[in-house]
Amino acid sequence: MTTRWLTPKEQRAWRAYIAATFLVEDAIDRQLQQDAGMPHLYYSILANLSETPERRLRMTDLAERTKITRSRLTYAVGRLEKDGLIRRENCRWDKRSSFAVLTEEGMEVLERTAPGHVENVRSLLFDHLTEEQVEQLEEICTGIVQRLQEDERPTPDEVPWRRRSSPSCS
Amino acid sequence: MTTRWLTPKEQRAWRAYIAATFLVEDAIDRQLQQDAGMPHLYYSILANLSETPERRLRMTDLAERTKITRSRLTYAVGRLEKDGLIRRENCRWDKRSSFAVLTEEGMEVLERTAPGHVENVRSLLFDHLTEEQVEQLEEICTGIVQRLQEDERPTPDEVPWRRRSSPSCS
DNA sequence: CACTCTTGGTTCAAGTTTGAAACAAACCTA
DNA sequence: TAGGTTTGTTTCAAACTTGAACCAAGAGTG
Repeated sequence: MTTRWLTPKEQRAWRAYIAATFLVEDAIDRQLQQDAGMPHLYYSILANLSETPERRLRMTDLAERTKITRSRLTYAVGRLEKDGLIRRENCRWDKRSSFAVLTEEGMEVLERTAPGHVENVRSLLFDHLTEEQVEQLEEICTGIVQRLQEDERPTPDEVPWRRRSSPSCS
Repeated sequence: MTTRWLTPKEQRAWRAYIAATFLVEDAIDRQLQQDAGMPHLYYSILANLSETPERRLRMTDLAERTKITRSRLTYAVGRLEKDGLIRRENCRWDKRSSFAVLTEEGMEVLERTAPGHVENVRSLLFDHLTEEQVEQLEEICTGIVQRLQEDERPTPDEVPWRRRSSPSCS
């Protein structure tokens, strides 16, 4: 099978995509490291917890939400726990599972730093996009995510997939 | 000044964006680690060199192209050199500068692994996007990149910005 | 020329990520 | 219920990234 190389148009898109994602992640990381003392991923972990009814999530669910490996999460939660922003609790029903729980202090850090973060996201992205572009971006990205998740999902039928909607900006 | 939170639409876009970029980078990294024994960034370094007339680039220029810090690049080139895929050469005119040069072996690795990589990029991204979406994606991303680069550029007037076009997929 | 500033690059320690391996607790299933 | 598989999580070493500090070589200036 002979390779289907990228068309020039696709190449431009791919390169721009790579450059943009690198630069954005970098800018986000730097700002959060400055103002919250943690990289974006760690902030997202706190944010995800905060959006949950009890501000707690099983490790696996948290990993699923943040799109990272469990091992990476273990480390991250370890650090956040050391910082006092998260507490671990183990599940009474399933003794394998453990929960990450957002502490009061963690919530405070989040509330204190969220405005700066949102402002940054705006100035990096949304302040320069038209309404249509925001929609386009969402559509493109959700498409990608869906396909990528399908691959690894238990395949056909499945538990009535429990999805919750969520506020705020991770 | 009261925070301008993200609208629900913007939030959805932001979350989808984060999820997509994480998942894509991950998938790309895994495939390249498998088939080329290196993460995406390292592959990009080789790719960038290969697109250059003499297959060589000053460290700083290479860092600029790949959007990473010089220190990160130093490390990466160190490893690629150890692997024999890159050779360093120093510049005769400016004794501070050094070049990274793609070796013959490096070129071979690139040629051997490029098809698989492109196929992967296609299946992750382009096979599922319409022509319009490819254009939209490019437009959105180049916009972001331009703004982010302007900030750090020497500002007003500037050397007649030497940009070269380039083939292939990094 | 001396002085200062900038530029190109590396170094180093501390922090993070990766991926495979290890464990233990649930879950089958004959 | 014993035996085997899956699931939830951690561990560990090796690899990678970060950012500040450093060093040397060019540039600009009086």
